[in-house]
Amino acid sequence: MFLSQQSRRQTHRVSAPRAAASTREKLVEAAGHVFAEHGYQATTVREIVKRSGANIAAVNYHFGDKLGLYTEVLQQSVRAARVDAINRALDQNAPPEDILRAVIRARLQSVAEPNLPDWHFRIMVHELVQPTPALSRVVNEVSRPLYKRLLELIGGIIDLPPKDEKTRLCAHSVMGQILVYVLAGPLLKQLWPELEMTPEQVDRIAEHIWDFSLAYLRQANSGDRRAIVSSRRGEK
Amino acid sequence: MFLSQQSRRQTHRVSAPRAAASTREKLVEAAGHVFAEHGYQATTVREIVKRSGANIAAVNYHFGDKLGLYTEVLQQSVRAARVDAINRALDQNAPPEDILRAVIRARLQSVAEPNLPDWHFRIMVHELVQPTPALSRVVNEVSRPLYKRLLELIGGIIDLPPKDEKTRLCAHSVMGQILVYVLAGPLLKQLWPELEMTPEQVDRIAEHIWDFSLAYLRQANSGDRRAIVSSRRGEK
DNA sequence: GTGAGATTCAAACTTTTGTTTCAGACTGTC
DNA sequence: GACAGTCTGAAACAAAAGTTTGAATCTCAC
Repeated sequence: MFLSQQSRRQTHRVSAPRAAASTREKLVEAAGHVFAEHGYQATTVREIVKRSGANIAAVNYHFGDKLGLYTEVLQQSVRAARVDAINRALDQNAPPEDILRAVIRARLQSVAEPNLPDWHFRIMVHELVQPTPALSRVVNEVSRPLYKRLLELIGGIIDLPPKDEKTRLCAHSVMGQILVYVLAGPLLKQLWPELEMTPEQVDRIAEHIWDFSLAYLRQANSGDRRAIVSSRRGEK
Repeated sequence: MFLSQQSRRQTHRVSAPRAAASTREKLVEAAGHVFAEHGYQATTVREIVKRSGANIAAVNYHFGDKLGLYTEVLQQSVRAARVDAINRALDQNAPPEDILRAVIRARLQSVAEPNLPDWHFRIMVHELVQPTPALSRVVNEVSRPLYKRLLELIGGIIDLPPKDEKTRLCAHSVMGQILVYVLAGPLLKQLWPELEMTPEQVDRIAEHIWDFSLAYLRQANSGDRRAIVSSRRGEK
C-alpha cells in the first residue's frame, strides 16, 4: 500500500508536474507554517489539510504519511536555508566584520516577515529543542557547514584558529543573541509589548547585535589577547 | 467527577500529607523529567506512570487530568526558579558588574547538573517555544520580574533607564548567550563533540559570556554613548 | 475491630488522530 | 469519445492516548 503510493507519487511528479502539483504545494506550504508553529508532535494532519483546503487523504496520497510530509518540508527548509541570504552574505568579498554584519542582518530579517517562508528556520529550532526521528541528520547537513563557516569568519576577526575554544565561545555568543529573537519571540513580545518586528526595528536589533559583538571581538583582536583577560585575572 | 476528585485531592493533602504523598511526589518528579525532555504534547501519561511506578489512574486521581499534572510541575518549576540562585545573586549587595557575573554563572550552572532538577528550566524553555494553554500566565509571573530586574541591573551598568530600548537590547544579548546553551545543548554537542558541560567548562563559558558582554557594556557606559555609534555612523 | 474515607489497581471507555478505502471526477492520449 | 492513469472526496478504520469506572486494598480514628 505504502510503496504503491510512493511509486504513484513518483510517477505523478514526473508525468504531470504542473497542474497537479498545486495540491501538493499547498500542503507543503500549509504544513510548513503549522509545523513551525506547533512542532511535529503537536501538529495534526487535519489542521494542515484544513489550512491548505485539501482533503485529508491528500497527505497520505502525496507523501505516504505524516512523517513523509514533514520530511519534505524539512528538506525544503534545508534547501532554502542553504541557498539563503546567509551563504550569500558569507560568500561576498568583504572585510570579515562587514560579512558578520551581513550575516546577522540576513538571519534576523527572515524573522521579520512571517508571511514569507520564515518557518524554515523555526522548524529547525523545533528540531533543535526536541529532535524528531529521521532528521537530526538533515539538520546536521545544513547546520554543520554554517557553523564551520561562522567559526572561520569569527576566527578571522579575532585572529585565532576556527577550532579554538575562544572562537567557538564567541560564535555561540553571536548565535545566541540571534536565536533569542527567533526562539523567544512570543515571550519577548509579552515582556516588551512595544516590540514590533518591523523591518526598521529588526535593522536596529541587528545593528545592536553587531555593535555588541564587535565590542568584544575588536578588543580581542587588537594586539595582546591576554591583556583583556589578565585585566581581570590570570589566564587559565 | 472532576470537581469531586479535586476536592478529594485537597482532602487528601490536608489529612494525610506524609505517607500518601509518596505517589503524588513520585508523579511530579517523573513528570518533570519527561515533560522537560519531550514537551507537553509529546509526553504521554503512560510514560510518566511507567517511570514513576504508579498506576495510570493515579494522574487523574491526584491532578484531575494531564494538564493538571503539568500545571503542578510548572508551578513547582516557577517556585524553584523564583527562590533560585538567580534571585540570590540579584539580591546580593555588590557592584552591578559582579552581580551580572553571578547571575550568568547561576543560570548556566544549573545546566551542568542534569541529575538535579534542571528540568525546571527546560520546561520553561519548552513553554517559550510553544506555549501551552493555561500557563503562559504562570511563566509570565516568574519571567516578568526576572526580566525587570535584569533590565534594572543592566540599566545600572550602562547608565540608562531600564525601559530604554538600548537597555532592553543589551539584556536580550545577555539572555541569548545563556539560552543558546540551554536550548541548543544537544545540537552544540553534535557540532562540538569535545564540549562537556563539566562544572569547570561551565565556569569558563560563564566567564566568557561575562567578558563578552562587559566589553560592550563598559564601553557603552564610559562617557559619551554616541561616540560608539557614531564611530560607525550617525545615531538614529 | 469496625467503619469511613483515601488510595491503588486492572480493565474498559471515549476521544483524538493517523491511515485506508473506494467511488467518482479530472486530464491528457489515441 | 473512450480509455488509462491521476487525483480528489467523504466516509470508515485502527491505533494511540486521555479518561473513567468500580472493586479491592490500605489508613486511621473511634
